[in-house]
Amino acid sequence: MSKRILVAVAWPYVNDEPHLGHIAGMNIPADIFARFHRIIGNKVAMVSGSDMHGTPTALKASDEGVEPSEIAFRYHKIWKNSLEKMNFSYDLYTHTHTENHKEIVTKIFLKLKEKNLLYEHTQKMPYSTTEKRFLPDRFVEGTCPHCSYEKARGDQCDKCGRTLDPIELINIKSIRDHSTPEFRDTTHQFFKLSKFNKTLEEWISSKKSWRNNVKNQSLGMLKEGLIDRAITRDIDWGIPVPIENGYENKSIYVWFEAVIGYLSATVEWAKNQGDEKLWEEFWLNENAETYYFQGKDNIPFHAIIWPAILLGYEDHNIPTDVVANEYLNLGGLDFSKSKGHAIWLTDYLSRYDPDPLRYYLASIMPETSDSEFTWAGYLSANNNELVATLGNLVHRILTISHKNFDSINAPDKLSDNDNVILDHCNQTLDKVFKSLENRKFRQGLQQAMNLAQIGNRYIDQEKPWSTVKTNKQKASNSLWIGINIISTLRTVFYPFLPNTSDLIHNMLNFKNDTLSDGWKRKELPEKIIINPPKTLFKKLDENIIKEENDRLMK
RNA sequence: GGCGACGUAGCUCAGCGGUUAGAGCGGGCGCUUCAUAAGCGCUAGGUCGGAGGUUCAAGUCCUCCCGUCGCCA
Repeated sequence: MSKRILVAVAWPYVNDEPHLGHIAGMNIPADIFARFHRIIGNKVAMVSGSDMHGTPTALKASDEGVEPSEIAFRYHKIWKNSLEKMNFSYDLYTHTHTENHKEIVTKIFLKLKEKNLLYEHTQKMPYSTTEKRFLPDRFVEGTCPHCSYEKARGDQCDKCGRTLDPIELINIKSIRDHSTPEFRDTTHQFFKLSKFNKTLEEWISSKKSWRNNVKNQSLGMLKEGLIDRAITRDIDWGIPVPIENGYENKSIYVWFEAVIGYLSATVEWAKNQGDEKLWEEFWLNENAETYYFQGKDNIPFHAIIWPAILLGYEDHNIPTDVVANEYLNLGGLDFSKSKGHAIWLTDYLSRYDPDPLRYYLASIMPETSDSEFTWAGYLSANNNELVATLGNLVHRILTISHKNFDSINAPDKLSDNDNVILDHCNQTLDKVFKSLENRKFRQGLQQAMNLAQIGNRYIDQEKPWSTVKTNKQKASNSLWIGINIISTLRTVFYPFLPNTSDLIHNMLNFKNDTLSDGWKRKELPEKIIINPPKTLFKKLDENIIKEENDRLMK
């Protein structure tokens, strides 16, 4: 039975380019998951987009003296482009500055208001008399009351790490013109998060398969008790507040609005498909499953706030799972020097291929703890695992086949050893299936790679390059089994390395594509004509480690 | 400061109450030569961050401490 699977990927702030940390934590696992569900026959909607209205975007615009929209669209384009080049299979990658998103946010806001889940509350906020506007937390700085650090921001002190309220800052200044703001009353809409405490607690407690980090952090917060939060703020870059009086210069706070993007993007996608109701299959059909991929900093938004909004909005599916990864750090460098440096995706793609990165990042995915990207590790994964184990297995089998046979024909009978190998193929399909279904990506990848090792061992035992001289039939049979292995590798690697799977598919002269063959050991044609084999991966020179590290240090 | 995750072989990580703590990579030894000098086999003596405790039995549970990261006040 075909299921509906929503793959929801966190919405990046568009104040900078995507770097490896971003994609290792959210895009890579989400894409593997989406491709996996498509190939096993489920209907998938994988959606995300750029969070255009974030404070960092407004801040960067202010730094550069341009409109926030200019920054937002500039980086949105870069993000969209890079994600495509990595072959992430988004059904839609949109952004939050669309009319569609605005409509849906407005609708939800009004519904919550109507249900009495919003209320008005007045608080004191810093107001710039020179600019005649309220200043967001990050637009002010002053001396930290705890550690006396002089450049503490309105929301947090970078020195001692404490979060702050702007009113606590000593000698507060606007970072825009260094004027001293005064504190004025401002009125905002608050969301009654606290009302959902019990429901959320029961819901999350019932989740058996959620990762520890997500479950425990959320339950911890719920135990402490949720606090109602303002969902409007004094900033004009954002979605207007649909209230008549007093909210003209305010916007809906991004934390409330951006998560609604999951729903609005699905609606937009449905419209693009020419089937306006299509989104309902994912959001209103209670058998649909919805999975959210993001970094560990985003857990409360996906496990608590978004579900609360959905519960308030009624009838829409709340997350089946919130898959939060830890962080990918940049390793292999002097820590103090590497701080603040990053490997940008566009830069990576200007020199290297997507699949090796997809492979390496999946193999070190920060599933349970922070992990480290090193260029040495990247090179090693590429040369020792992709080139030597997987690529070489495919290449050696196809080369022997192509050189010695016009076609490889299905054997009349199989040896015991052959059957053992075919059984390994089936088992690998099962194992990887279970791993990916349970969002254990590293494990799934290892299991897939293990089949390549089994293949190499088999070929070593069978020695078809030698038996072809004495017993051509036996050599052909061994190669036929070998092609079964390759064909299975094509399938199990498809979620991880889609390009590679396509290459293998074509070299084997198969019809259609890997995806349409589905998640099973393919019934091979009676006669397989092998195309001249090409190498799947490029071996990289050791020098790139130094080159890339030097580049990072610039 | 509170909450949460993590701290296991040189490196990257599995294991999370029960025989002599595992894998991949690197290193060492041997075999092979079809293949992008690729493959295969064998090999690695790590007080499982530290200190207590529970238990017949603890990386595996509890307490405290240290370190890293995240969230919140």
